Amino acid sequence: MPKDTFFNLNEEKQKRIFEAAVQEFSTRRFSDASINQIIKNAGIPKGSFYQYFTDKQDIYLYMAEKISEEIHKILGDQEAADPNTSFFETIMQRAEGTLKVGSIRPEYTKIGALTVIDNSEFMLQLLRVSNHKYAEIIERDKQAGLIKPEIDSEVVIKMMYIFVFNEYLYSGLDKTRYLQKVEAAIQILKQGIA
Amino acid sequence: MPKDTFFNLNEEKQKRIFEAAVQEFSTRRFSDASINQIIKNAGIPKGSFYQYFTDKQDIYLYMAEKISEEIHKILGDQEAADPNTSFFETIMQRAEGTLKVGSIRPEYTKIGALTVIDNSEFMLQLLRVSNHKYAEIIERDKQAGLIKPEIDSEVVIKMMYIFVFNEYLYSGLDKTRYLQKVEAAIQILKQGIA
DNA sequence: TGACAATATGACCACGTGGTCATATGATGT
DNA sequence: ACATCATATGACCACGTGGTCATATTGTCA
Repeated sequence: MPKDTFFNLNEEKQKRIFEAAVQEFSTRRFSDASINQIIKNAGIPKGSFYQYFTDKQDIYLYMAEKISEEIHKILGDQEAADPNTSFFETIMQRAEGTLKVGSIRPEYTKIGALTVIDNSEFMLQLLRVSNHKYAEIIERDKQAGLIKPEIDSEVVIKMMYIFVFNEYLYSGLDKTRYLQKVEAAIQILKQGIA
Repeated sequence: MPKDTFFNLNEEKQKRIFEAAVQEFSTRRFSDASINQIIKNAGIPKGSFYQYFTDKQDIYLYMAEKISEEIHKILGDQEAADPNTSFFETIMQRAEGTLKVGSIRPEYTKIGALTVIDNSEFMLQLLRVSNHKYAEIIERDKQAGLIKPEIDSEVVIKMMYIFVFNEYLYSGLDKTRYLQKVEAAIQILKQGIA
């Protein structure tokens, strides 16, 4: 959590700092990102940064939180948590959501992709939280008879999750390609390749 | 390619430097690895390093080449290129090979895993080469009717390749778990989960 | 022995990092 | 007008990085 001094700043300055963080964390993965770069982008002195945040994790988490809020606004009803959405649908919705967010704020999806790629302890922890949600969905699908009960959900999530984000990095701006690849991956997961 | 001065060194010193590189590159991914650390491990002065190698890539490629030779020796007949080995068998063999190599020289497999995780341009290039081999195998399997012809091989490789190495990092020393997970992944690929 | 080339060496450079701290500035209440 | 307190600021620190270079050491051949 940023310190009080940060929240006492006027909106404009808070925004500037937030954007500077987005700029940096969407370019380099967390462990490579540089505070010096952030303050340069934001146009604030070094000392001020530490007046506002305790360290790199602090500003990262703040940024992530704000982004998360914004994404929920962008996606709105589209992701309205229908408790009956299957794993496959969830993944597909997620990919479409990624594209939608990406068309408005491409940096946000880049941040997501870099998170998956990074393998620092801090990032792994964040990933575990989100993986947990998918595990629940898969379990529910097993109950519903949509997914074979003997399937190892951990494996499925890893194969899919890593893929979806990695592919986004490679596909870049080519949206059609991206959706095609994700769809192909889902099809493979569903039916197998043999 | 290392310079002549390196190959003029006596075996013992060459070995020491090689081991120092292994030690470093098995601990940190390429972009994070430090030349300073390597020379410290090897017990050679900074100047000497640049007398032997042009830069970090130079020593990395040299090390990779030597490791590759050694692995071929370790695996020997086990990987005797039977041109009829299917994609699934290849992956499984590969996983078993990884374990075998890992039990003798765990550092080598760690280097492999870190390579996959790194996403620097240099590393991506190396990956492309190895991916190409898998693509060929899949195409052959399609011809043989083992794999559905409409499958996007690129997607399959990505899902599998990333998974196999990533899982190795997580499973750590637990060999049984590793083989189980890989087998589960193959099963999923084969039959699908729906 | 002397001369010359190959090699060894570590001090040094410029740069970048995360983080600290003494001081300057500005706002607020008396 | 004054004192107090929150905030702003950038010089500075210790450390790490990749890379260079003048000098010292060694080996080789005449």
